[in-house]
Amino acid sequence: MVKTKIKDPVRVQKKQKQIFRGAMKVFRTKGFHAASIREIAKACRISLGSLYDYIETKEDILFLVHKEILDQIYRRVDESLTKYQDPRDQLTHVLAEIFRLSFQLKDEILFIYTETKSLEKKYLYEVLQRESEFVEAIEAMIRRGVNEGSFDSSNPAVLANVIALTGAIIPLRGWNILPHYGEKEVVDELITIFQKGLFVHKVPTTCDT
Amino acid sequence: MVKTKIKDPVRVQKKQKQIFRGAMKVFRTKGFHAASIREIAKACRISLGSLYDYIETKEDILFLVHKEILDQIYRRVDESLTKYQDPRDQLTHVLAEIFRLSFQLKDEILFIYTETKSLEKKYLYEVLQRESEFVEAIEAMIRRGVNEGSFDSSNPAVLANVIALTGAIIPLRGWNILPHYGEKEVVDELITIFQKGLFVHKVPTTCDT
Amino acid sequence: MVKTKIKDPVRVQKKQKQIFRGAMKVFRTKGFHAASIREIAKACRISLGSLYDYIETKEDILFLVHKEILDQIYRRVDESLTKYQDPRDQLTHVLAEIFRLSFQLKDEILFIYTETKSLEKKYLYEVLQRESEFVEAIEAMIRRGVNEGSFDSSNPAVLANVIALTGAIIPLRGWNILPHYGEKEVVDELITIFQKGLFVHKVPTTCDT
Amino acid sequence: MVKTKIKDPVRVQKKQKQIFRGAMKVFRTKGFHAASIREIAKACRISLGSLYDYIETKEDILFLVHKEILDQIYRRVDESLTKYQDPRDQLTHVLAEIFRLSFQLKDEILFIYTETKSLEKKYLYEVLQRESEFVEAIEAMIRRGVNEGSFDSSNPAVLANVIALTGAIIPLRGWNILPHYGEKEVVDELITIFQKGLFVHKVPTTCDT
DNA sequence: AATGAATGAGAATTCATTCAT
DNA sequence: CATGAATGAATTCTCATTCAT
Repeated sequence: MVKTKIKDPVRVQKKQKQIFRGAMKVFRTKGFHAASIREIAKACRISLGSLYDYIETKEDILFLVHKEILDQIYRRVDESLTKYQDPRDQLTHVLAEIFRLSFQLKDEILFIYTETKSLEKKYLYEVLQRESEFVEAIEAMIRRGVNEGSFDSSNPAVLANVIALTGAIIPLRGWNILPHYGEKEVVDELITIFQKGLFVHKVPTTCDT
Repeated sequence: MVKTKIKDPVRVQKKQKQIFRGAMKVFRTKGFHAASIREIAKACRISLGSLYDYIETKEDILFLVHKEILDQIYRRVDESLTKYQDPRDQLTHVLAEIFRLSFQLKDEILFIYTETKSLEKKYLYEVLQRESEFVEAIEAMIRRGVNEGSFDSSNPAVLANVIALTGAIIPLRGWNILPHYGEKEVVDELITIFQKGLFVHKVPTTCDT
Repeated sequence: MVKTKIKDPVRVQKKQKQIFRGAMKVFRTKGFHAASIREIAKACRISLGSLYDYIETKEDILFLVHKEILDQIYRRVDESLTKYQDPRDQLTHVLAEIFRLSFQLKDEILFIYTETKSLEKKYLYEVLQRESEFVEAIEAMIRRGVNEGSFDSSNPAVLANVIALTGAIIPLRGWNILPHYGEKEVVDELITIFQKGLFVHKVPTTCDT
Repeated sequence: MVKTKIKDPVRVQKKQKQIFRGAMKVFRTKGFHAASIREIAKACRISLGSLYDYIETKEDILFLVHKEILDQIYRRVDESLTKYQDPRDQLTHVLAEIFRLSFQLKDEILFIYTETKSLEKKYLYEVLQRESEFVEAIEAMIRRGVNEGSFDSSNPAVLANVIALTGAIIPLRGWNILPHYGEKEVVDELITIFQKGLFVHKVPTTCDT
């Protein structure tokens, strides 16, 4: 996707990973705009000129970083999705994975949320496309649960977006949560909230008899 | 809070509002970093030199904008909070207000979420302090409902943060929602989600007898 | 000399003294270029607008300060010159006065030596003219001593310039002298140097007989 | 001493000389403050960006110029100092060298005297340190003459400072000398003044018998 | 393929001066 | 006469990008 001057694709992939790691190191503390290409090159341990053999624009780095982070997230959530069959189990474990990622990739997710706006159009489209597919997967999971009678949701698409958004709760609101509550406590609480909001209540059901 | 060279406080207040409006107009499309002071001054219809009579640094503008936006949000949510006594009514209307604001102040809230990181320390502290109080008010509302037996929540603080975060759902995920769903529909759905997650279910109670 | 908008000459004189004092306070630490008109106005306790009623340009202040400082110096040296008749006494006391001024007006003389270059032409001419007259007075004193047989100098004009320059030794080289030697010690040493360089040695004379 | 972004030290040295020459060309007429970096870059025939690869601050240029000028002066005076053994010869030739430099490096020395005050602390310290050593060398020369019975001085340190200061007589007072007297005439006169002030008079000695 | 020196457009900020009140 | 708000040209410095080696 990113145009390079170098032919060998293996070398390109290796270097792009190197660039991701170096860039992320700088972005973590300074954000995208405040980070200079010089700094990034130094953090990557690549010379300035060589860096430009693997990218064309500073924004290419921004895209590279986006891609790498989203890959990590989606890969792990996809694994959770395919691991369980029962909708309730599936939901519980997917939520758990999403919320744990909120803690583990705090800086990375924050970066995505604050810097996606700086992506130029062609990249933005691709990133949003992938994120869209991610949310659709969650939505599909909910719909399955509804169809099987396990879940109760009038608008799975909106709910899926709330869940995805809540996956950014630690990056975006950790300053107000982390001083008071631990990871396990928070993850459990978040899971409970969405379970309560989704699960069909069996008690009334039995009661009806 | 922002140091100015101008002595007349009335004039200062008037101009700062003018600066807020002009700056926001530019920030909306370019974000904070990409907006140049020259552009901002032009959008404010203030000369560059005069602008610097009312601020000391570009970051002062960032703070001014934060303050103005947060004022608007908090004022409206506070009104909702004091309008109703019954916890269920109160919750419903506060959520409604928060989620409607998500639509109405889409750009402003997005700005807050993406640019707060650029605030320098002294300003960041003040902004987070106010936001913290805002979330505490929501938390207190939940606790009252729990005490009165209307709500069921094991960790009102985390839940309050989820609610606050969801107030940014349109700014942050509108691209994935607005093409498919309208304001009323979304607001109702969001309210329902949190009601389900909070309200004590009376049916089981009567059933128990 | 400096053009003002104000008519009353008494008021003008009073204010210009005020301006000198305020300006000097700022110049002492920052020099002429680094001092802003705003700062100077504040130090003078005059409003910015009012300051500009008594001057036309920042350089007018520079000239005002020059004039005031040179007035002080020349007045005191002139007093010494007219106090004594005998060339040797006269020389001794004039030198004493010049070198004591080097200590007492350290900052002011330094200012003159470092900032005269910033004066615009019309003012520069006037300042150099006065300085020239001052040196001529010293030169005349030396010539009188030579004519009377007390002094021995082949080029009184150059010597007078050396003396005038040495009057700036503390401002210009105090950093290398003041940590080691006190005022009296230095003044006495300087007087001795120029006495030795000037006085006709009587011993050989009597010896010749 | 000046931090650069360029790695090749040979190139750095070459360019710094180039910067010195260009900067001095501008400083000569405008002084340090009034000279803009853009002007300096142009005079150096270096692009603005490239100039900043060799310096970090405008003040770095000030230091570079100081260093270069002082190097020239000290080198030449040191040569004179080591050339002669007899204190009287040594004094005469060192004075001659110093006073000739006063003519030849008129603008450079004037620059040093008027702009050293603008050096930031770390550089000021280094410059004064070197100047201090220079004066100490003169002082040591005087002391040797005193010990050998050739000179008569009660405070060689103060005298050394007067000599050093007189080395700036043309830069600082040339406007009052050059219109009337030529280089040779002035240098001879200055030498004579300090010889008379220092040399032990042999006539009285023999006379005493 | 890799290096790092060179470029100049553009950024934030300051400041002497004017002018309406 | 006095005040202080307004102006915009000019300043220092940064940085993405190119290019010769």
